[in-house]
Amino acid sequence: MSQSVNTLLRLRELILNGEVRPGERVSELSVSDRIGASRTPVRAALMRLADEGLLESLPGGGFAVRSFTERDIRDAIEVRGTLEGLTARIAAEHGVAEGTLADLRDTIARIDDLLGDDRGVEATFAEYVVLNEQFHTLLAEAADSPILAQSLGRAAALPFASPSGFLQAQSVLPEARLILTLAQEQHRAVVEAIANREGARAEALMREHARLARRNLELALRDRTILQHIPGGALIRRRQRT
Amino acid sequence: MSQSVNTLLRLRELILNGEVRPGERVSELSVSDRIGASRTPVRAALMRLADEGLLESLPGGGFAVRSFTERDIRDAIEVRGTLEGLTARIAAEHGVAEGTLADLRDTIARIDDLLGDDRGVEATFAEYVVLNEQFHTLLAEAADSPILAQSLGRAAALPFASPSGFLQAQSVLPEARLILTLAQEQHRAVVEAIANREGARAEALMREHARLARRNLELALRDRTILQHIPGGALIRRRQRT
DNA sequence: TGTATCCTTTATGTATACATACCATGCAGC
DNA sequence: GCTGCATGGTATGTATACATAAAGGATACA
Repeated sequence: MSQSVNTLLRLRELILNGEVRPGERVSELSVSDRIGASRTPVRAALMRLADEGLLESLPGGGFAVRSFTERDIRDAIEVRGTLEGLTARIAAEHGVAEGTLADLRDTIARIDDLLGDDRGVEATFAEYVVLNEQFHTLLAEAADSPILAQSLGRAAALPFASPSGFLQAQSVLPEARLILTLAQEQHRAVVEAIANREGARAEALMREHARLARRNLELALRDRTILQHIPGGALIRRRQRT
Repeated sequence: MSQSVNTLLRLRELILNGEVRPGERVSELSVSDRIGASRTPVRAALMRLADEGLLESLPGGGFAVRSFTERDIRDAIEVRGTLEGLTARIAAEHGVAEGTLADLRDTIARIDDLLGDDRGVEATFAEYVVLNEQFHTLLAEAADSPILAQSLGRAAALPFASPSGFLQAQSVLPEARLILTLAQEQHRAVVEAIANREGARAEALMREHARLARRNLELALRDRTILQHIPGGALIRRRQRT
């Protein structure tokens, strides 16, 4: 593995783990010392992470870990949901290969199996996160649009905008299973709308799906909890210490 | 001006001018020789342009000028229009300072003046492009959302997705004046919807505005014309040689 | 004691040297 | 004549040296 990629991955992990705090300056040299690469690949990684939105470039040069407000998080969901709505509509309008539809339906079916699993939601949750991520990835591929994939990829790169992030957040809610089932119904409806070439309906359903994610965030925020990055770019709810 | 910025601007211009053709490989050394900077700032510029979408990174390393299909262009309009719709909605929902509304209305009024100008559309077109760009910029600022601005900025960075690009394209259409007037009505309606805190209506109007841009593109494509980059990231229609 | 200035330190920006990998070309052998 | 291997050139990846600018601290003067 190249030093650039290695540095990128490790530095991203450090940020998401909170080992470098929001607002904190990230100098090339400090990363260079910590990771063990020279300044050149470190610089590449810093620029890349700034593009992703995890770092912000300072006026005088250099970078700092970006801090996000609740408003930012809400907006990130809106953006992602809106673009996923467009993705669904374009997929429906252009038509999707039968194989892709089969993959989507298969993913949904495997989630159904997981929901019926004896072990319960908590035990199977990690698998659910992977499968859900797969569903969203398949949907993005179904639209078969590099331009859209680029925009959506950037929007989803924000840690709290990813499905896995929100599913993690949902996992500890009492009504987790209900929410997962609701999401399943939405997934199913979107796929059928795409199969039936109903663009407007597919878009509306996908945006409704995003509204669910937003509602869950509202719950998490209202319940006196704090949001914290965890590895993989997800969020967890944790009761705030008094 | 730093070498990095200088290299970025000049290289972007070279690409938009078509002096390096789509698909052509852009090596660090060739740019370094051409611009006069060392490989380090050139590399930074290349990575940046790849993020923008003007270059694509090759599997074996290095970069090439990205080529866009008609489908890509259509999708870019959709993405931009969709995100601008979200921008309008968020601005309406959160409320906009009276000063910003005044700025928006003032921009519209100045465009009205231009439309009533004796010199005609052709002569005043350059000013119109600037003012229209300003309108869209003000709208993005009105939403006051860094996250949304980031996504929208990326989507609008694609040369043919910018309002100026499409206005250039519209300029040579027979019905240019009609289209400009229609856009004015849409601009006005969006601003009033935002002022009245009608989020859904603001979003719908903005998306309709994007539909106009798309329709103009369809006209350009159907009329056996080719699309070509010109400096400033715009498109021009030019009758295809037989 | 406070403020201003200068110096030192540390950061980034830049250039370049070096290593490595890939591709193309040429030569030799079959 | 074709194929395979070797060699060279050119590309990127990486490391590092050097320049410059900004920030912080210390010292001197008011």
